[in-house]
Amino acid sequence: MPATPSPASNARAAGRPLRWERRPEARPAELLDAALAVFAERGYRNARLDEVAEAAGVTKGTLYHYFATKEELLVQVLERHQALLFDRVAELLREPAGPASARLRLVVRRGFAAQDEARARLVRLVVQAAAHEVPAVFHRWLADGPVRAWQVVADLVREGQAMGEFRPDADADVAARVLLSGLMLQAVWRPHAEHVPGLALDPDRLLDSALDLFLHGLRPAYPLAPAADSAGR
Amino acid sequence: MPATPSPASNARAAGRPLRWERRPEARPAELLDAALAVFAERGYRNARLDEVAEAAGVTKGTLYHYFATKEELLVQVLERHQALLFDRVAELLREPAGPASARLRLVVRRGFAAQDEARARLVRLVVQAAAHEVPAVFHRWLADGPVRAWQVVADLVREGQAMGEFRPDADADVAARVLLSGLMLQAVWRPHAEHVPGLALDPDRLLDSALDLFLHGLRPAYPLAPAADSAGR
Amino acid sequence: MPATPSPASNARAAGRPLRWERRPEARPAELLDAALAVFAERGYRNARLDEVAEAAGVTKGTLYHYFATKEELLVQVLERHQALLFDRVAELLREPAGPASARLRLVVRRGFAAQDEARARLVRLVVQAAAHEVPAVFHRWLADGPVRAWQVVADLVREGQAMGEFRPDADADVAARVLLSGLMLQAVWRPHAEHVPGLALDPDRLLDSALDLFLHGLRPAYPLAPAADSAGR
Amino acid sequence: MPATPSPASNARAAGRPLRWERRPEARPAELLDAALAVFAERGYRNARLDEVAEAAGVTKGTLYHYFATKEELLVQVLERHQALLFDRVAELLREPAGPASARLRLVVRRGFAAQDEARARLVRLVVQAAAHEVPAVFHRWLADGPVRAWQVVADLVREGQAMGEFRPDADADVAARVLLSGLMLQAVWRPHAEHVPGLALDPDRLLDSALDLFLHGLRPAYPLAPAADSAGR
DNA sequence: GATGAATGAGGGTTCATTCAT
DNA sequence: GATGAATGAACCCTCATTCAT
Repeated sequence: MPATPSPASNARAAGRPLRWERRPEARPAELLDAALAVFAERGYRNARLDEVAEAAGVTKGTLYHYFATKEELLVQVLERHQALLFDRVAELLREPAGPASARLRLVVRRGFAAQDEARARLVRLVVQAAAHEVPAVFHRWLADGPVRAWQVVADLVREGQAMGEFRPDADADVAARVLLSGLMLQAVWRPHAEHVPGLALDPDRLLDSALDLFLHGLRPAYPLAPAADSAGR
Repeated sequence: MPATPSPASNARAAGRPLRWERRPEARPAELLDAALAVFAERGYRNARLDEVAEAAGVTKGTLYHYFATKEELLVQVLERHQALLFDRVAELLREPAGPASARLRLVVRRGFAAQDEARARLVRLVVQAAAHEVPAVFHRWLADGPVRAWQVVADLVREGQAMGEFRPDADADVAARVLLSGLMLQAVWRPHAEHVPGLALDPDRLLDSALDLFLHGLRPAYPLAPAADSAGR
Repeated sequence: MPATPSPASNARAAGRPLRWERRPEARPAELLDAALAVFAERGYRNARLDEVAEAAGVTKGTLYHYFATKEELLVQVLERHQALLFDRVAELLREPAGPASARLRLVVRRGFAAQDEARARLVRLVVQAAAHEVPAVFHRWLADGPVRAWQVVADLVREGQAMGEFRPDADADVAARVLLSGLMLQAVWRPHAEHVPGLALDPDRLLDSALDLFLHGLRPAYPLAPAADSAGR
Repeated sequence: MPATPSPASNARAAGRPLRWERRPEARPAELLDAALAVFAERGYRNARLDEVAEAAGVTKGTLYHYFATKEELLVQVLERHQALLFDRVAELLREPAGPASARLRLVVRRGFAAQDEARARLVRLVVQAAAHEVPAVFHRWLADGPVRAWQVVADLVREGQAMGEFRPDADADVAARVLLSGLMLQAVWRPHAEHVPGLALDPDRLLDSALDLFLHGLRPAYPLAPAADSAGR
């Protein structure tokens, strides 16, 4: 088995699906998923590579076939999900324009809030560990992630201001930051709801009410048209 | 940081060699301050007790006079600042009532935002480490800190709603959470501004604009009286 | 002590450098032997795990592959030799019956006294360390080892008494205890003979004379038959 | 109090008894008693000086007024009781001669077996710790204690042999060793009786029966005179 | 490729010892 | 003399990393 050239890579090149093999091409992704789960659950420093390996159904040595160090594993875990986010956001923004408020709802709801479990874990991991473990990656994550997200939202706000939909004296940047940061920290702390009385909150209500408040906050003091709907839900 | 000249430094200045100086009363607080600084700077797990000791000007063994374990040191660091916050908030709320918006500004600005460096470090430490290192303490911190803070603010919102100052359909709880969580996460990330383009933001502007947006969001859709000023800045 | 040339030494002889050799089957026993030697030589508390590891030709970390803690290592050292003793004794008792005196000689001589070096080390270790380090194990050792041994010997004495071979008023239990305890403590102290004038004593003489005295002590005051041989030396 | 010259030493020099002072002249002995108790209870290495100090009702620093090191403390604990034993034995032997068997009983019973609690602790401490902690002291203890004791007893046996009271072919040295070693190890293990089924044994029975067996073992095979009483109890 | 035994540096913890008060 | 805060060397234990199989 070790002597023959990898049939898997051949098959991959030929585009043939393989049943008879453990899909080695999927291994790195599986390892990253396992690592994300363990890192998020136990904390990066508390997580042992044995635990990651066990969660992935392999042994520790196998991890070193794919990742040079524990830190490299963390880096790739972080990068694995980073790209996905903004691909989707950019796509959302490509859609035909409507009222800024509608596009805001769409972007925030679908782009940032509709997180699968993997995304939620990633955010928790980054917020709670990355700053001290991989500061360079953390800084890049901040710049490519939250900062860009804030800018996207802030740009939408400014667009709405230009259109007269939002009051022109609102601070678009701060508004975007506080909204998205607030939602993010709430998401980070959500798993602790069962141990912290008063913490539990329905995620949909959080998102809806937060957007509602946000859009009300941007509404012109005395709207020219009775476009009350633009801020309501 | 110790402003008063210590007897030891006098002795040292006088040429007497000293292995150590005896300051049993001040020591625990000094050690906690040093621990907070090091933990916040390096992360709890990355911080070595040697570093903490060195930052406090003592040796590692001395730490064990006052704290049984590294974890106990963390616990006491967290508890040291926990109490302070709400004493101040409770005091603020005791002041004569005014418009809900004014009291909101006061509480948020003076109670939660006006953080000295020690408080900021503590928040960073808690957010980034406590959940995985001392979950029980973390849960208590959440319950006694943020959750109570949200409730205080939400109660003020409801008070304003009852008085007709705020629109009755706003979600007071969500509003409080998102505002305070957003401000908190922004504070946690502030030190990284020099490494992350687009992250820097004047704290005063953040606070002012966030409050402005928040109060605008709570304003009645069509205020009966032209009380525009209540939400203005 | 490993008589068979190991694959590693072959490799080393062949010029291949080896950081370590893989011998998963033999390792635990080797480590226990090394631990017994070091513990007996230096005392459990004085023995450093580095010393044990060095004696076993491995590094400290390897010990932790097989034993969770230093104490667990001690426990397993003690248990390793515990079983052997009584298997042999039970076997000896299965042999065809003869005079009780003959069986006593056989059991004491072959069962308890004929100790290899490992057994002698173990006894020294138990007597000098176990009581304070692992009291529970020590108590079990006492119950499963010495106490059972005394009972075996006492039963043989009672058997001889029933047969009229020994005087019926002798205290079988005390006799067994004093004989075996005395031999044991002499064995524990034997290694110090070179530093303590007057301590040296030939082990065979010790055993022979002790048995002789013991059997004389059990002899009936005025044997009915001139069965002098039954208690002869 | 610290400035005035010690009234206690004055008083001591004057032979006056003192009630009004903590009898500093008794301190070292008190400390040694406390150390013996703690060392015997916890084991020398497991015992912390804090524990010894607490047991003595002083603080750790005080121990260092009287004893340079922990080891020195152990040494003096061992030496404190060493002298007492043989003073008493020598005294016993000075008494008018009687049958060797009677003198043997007396010496063994009063000299070695009638141990107060302090003596029993000391034996446990020596047997279980001294060999590894202070080998030189241990060797001296062996030479001055057990070895001399065996010789005293063996000499009595030889005396009895010379008088025709004991059979001449008995091995006096071995007899003495096994008897005294056996009694000693039984004494060392006695405190564990409550945790080890089958270990409990009345000390008086142990001593009486052991002496009985011992003297029976020395009895001539066919005593010329019906001196049966010499071996009876 | 996969395994897991072996490594060894790192760091938390203990505690005998020192010494200013 | 007595105290106990402070020291620092020693040592157990962890776990990321290596590498023979």
